[in-house]
Parts: sequence; C-alpha cells; structure tokens
Amino acid sequence: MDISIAIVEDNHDIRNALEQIIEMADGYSLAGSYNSGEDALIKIPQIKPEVVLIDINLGGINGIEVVKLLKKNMTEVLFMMCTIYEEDEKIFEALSAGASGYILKKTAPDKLLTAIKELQDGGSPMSSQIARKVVTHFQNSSNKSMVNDSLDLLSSREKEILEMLSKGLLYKEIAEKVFISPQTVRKHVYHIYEKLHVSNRIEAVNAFYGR
Amino acid sequence: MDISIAIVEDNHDIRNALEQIIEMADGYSLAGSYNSGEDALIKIPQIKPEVVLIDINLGGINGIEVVKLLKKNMTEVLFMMCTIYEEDEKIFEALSAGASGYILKKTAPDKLLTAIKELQDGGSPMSSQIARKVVTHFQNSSNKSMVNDSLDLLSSREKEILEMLSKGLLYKEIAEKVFISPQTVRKHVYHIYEKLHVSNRIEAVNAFYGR
DNA sequence: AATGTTATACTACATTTAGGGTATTGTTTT
DNA sequence: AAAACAATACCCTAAATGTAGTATAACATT
Repeated sequence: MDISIAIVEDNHDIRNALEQIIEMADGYSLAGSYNSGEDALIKIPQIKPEVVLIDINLGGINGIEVVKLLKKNMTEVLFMMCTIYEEDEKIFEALSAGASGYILKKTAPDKLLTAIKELQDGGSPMSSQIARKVVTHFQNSSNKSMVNDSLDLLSSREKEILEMLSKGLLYKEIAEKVFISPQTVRKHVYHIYEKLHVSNRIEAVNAFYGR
Repeated sequence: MDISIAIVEDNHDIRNALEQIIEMADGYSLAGSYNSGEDALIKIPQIKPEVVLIDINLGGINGIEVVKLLKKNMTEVLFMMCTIYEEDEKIFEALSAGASGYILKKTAPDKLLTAIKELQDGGSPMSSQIARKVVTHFQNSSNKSMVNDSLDLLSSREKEILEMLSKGLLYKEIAEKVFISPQTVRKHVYHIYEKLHVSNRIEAVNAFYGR
C-alpha cells in the first residue's frame, strides 16, 4: 500500500511543488493538501493520513500548534515538520509538540521521499545538524539531573530506600517491599538524613533529585 | 587539513578494516588505533585526535566509560560511538557520556566517512531509527516536566503553600511565613491532597514537579 | 437572595515520623 | 585479630502529619 500523505503549507508554489513530488512518486499518495492550519485541523481528522508534512510558519495558527492539537487525538499520525528554519527553539517546540521528523524545505525531492519512508519505518529523519541540537539539548538536560556527590555516601540499601521514599511510600510499605521490618526502614532513613544533612523526607528527596 | 581520527576497537579484523577505510580515504588521516579502552585512555590525551571512533563493547573498560573519562578533560574531541547495538539504554548512556555521533558497525565505508565529516561540521550523524529513539526520549522527558493541569485546580494560596511544602518546610514554618495558624496550613494541605488525589507530602510534591 | 468558593481557625483522634539508644550479625579494611 | 561499617531489629518519646467535622467572614457567581 502507498503511504498516504497530507500537506499543510501556505505558500502556493511550495505546496504545488510538494504535491507534484508526492503524486509522481511510486509508493506515495497524496491524501490532502491545505493552505492553512485551520483547514488542516478540520480536514486531517477526517482523512486520517499516515504522514503529515507540515510547515512551521503558516499564516494564521502556526504548524507547531497544529501538531500539538492534532497529535492529542491522533497519536498514530506521524508529523514531519518542513521548514526553512534550523533554530533550536523551533526544533524543540516541534518535537515536544509531537513531531517525529524535522526536515528543511531545501531538501531534495528524493531525500524528502526517503525521509517520509523512514518516518513510517519508525525513524526520525533529520539532518545531522539538527540531530546535534537535539543531542546537545539531551546532554545538557541529562547532566542537570546528574550525580549528586553526597548520594555516593549512601550505602546501596540506603539509596534503594531513598528511591522508594521519593515515590511517596510509607515506612511500612517499603518494609513490605524489601522484606525487612519497618523499624529497620526507619533506621536506614535516620542514617540517610544524617548523611545528607537533612531532617525530613522532602529535603531528602530534593537532595535525591539534586535540588 | 585532513581530519585526524583515532580508533578504539578490540576486534582485530574490524579494527583493520576501519584503519584501511580511513587511510585510503582522501581528507582523513589515522592518528592512532587501539585495541582496548585502557590503551585509549593513555594515548588519546597525547595524540589529541579530532575525532575518536570508538566501540561500545570493548574487552575491559567499556567504550562509554572511556568517553566519559576522556570527555572530562578533552571537551573538543568528538566521539562517535560505533557499535552493533541499537539499544535505547546504550544510546542514551553514550550520548550523556558525551558522544556526539552514534553509528552502527554495518554502516558502509562511504557513509562512515560522510558521518565523520558531518560530525566535524557540527552534526550528530545517526540513523533515523536511532534519532527516533532520542526524539522519543526527548518527548517523554519534556512532557514529564510539562504543565500539570491538576495544579490549576489549586487556589493561589494552595499553590503558595504547596510550593513551600516542596521545599521541606514544616506546617509551623509555613504558618509563620504567611502569618496564619498551623491549623489553617493543615487545612490547606488537606485540600491540596484532595484536589491532587494524593495522600502525603511526597506525592503532592511529586505532582507539583510533574512527576 | 441563594449558592459556591476561598481563606481562615478551632477541635479531636489515629497514624506516621524524627531523634536517640542498644544489640546482633556479617563484611571490609587495617 | 581488631576496628569500622553495613544491615538488621528492637526499645522509647515527642513532634509532625493526615483525616475529618464544624464554623465564620469575604467574595464571586448565578
């Protein structure tokens, strides 16, 4: 079966060009083409395409908003942002809105088709430049929540218990989970507080999350 | 100038193959080649290559550890993980360790060279399949820290108190801060729990932080 | 004018915690 | 072998918390 594709693009020439590319290609079929986000919001839920190729800067409501709204009720539909921008902000906004691919408008026709195929095959086509931005963002945010030295002071049992504490479990619930007495849990918690220099659960949990 | 490359790979055949590819290619030069992470840790700081092509599963210390250790003191060096695995865990570990690219060993020679070039040009070469995993991870973690609708249910006073709760303040400390009785604080907290459908501070604070 | 919501504050009771003490067992480290 | 640490578990006490009912004044909505 062909991959059914919808286009959302306000520029007449570009929209026509995209339509042509898809209609002429083997294995791809054009399910719909809209010149505004408003139009897309109404029509796409009806035609249920597999892939939506959508511009970020549309006249009225922007493409990212459209993705956000549509993705909420159509989790299966894959969205590929198609834009002239390569700005960090837009990329992250689009991805968190639910887009899976992010390509530039200057992308050659054959690459565009390949990208759509990859999208459908479970990939996230994007240029390596864009990927780097995502990776950098990923590295920064994973470093933020990184190792807290004082946590190393805790024994592995203590860390285990702190983790359960951080989920809101009571002493006795923890006791049941790890098959020890609540008394022992309390003793462990007592030691955790000493080591972290805190005096209640919340402070301990905040330390655990590195805050 | 050629791009100087170091290889860290314990399998003799694969290492030889990689060496050949790089030595034969125009614009790339082999700066070093090691069959263990331990070796790499000592030699790479001396030869300072621009790009390090490194396997994840080495005999002794694993490739991710090597990247973590080297990246600490050599932030400019670009690391490309080269592996047979496409597992989520390894990808995220490698990226947070400081790798910028992630390619599979089965990658064709010309693609490998292109990937190295892209890496040096500020890209993060990876297959679109791998990119999807990063994107999905990104989406999940950005959704986690997203606005929690249920917080809107709280009155501004309640939110104020929840925020103080989340810092580990006791009822009476909160009471002093906002000049109300501890009893009232408790009542507010009671309502907060009702609205957020939780039954203790930790759970409420987790809801507050959107966890 | 009636209703609903919020902020305030009291009461009462049961449960959960925090801070300490002691002790046994096993495992590292010296 | 001795000392230090980790994990286990008991004791006690006091403080803090969670649950719930009641009440009043202020304000907004209907």
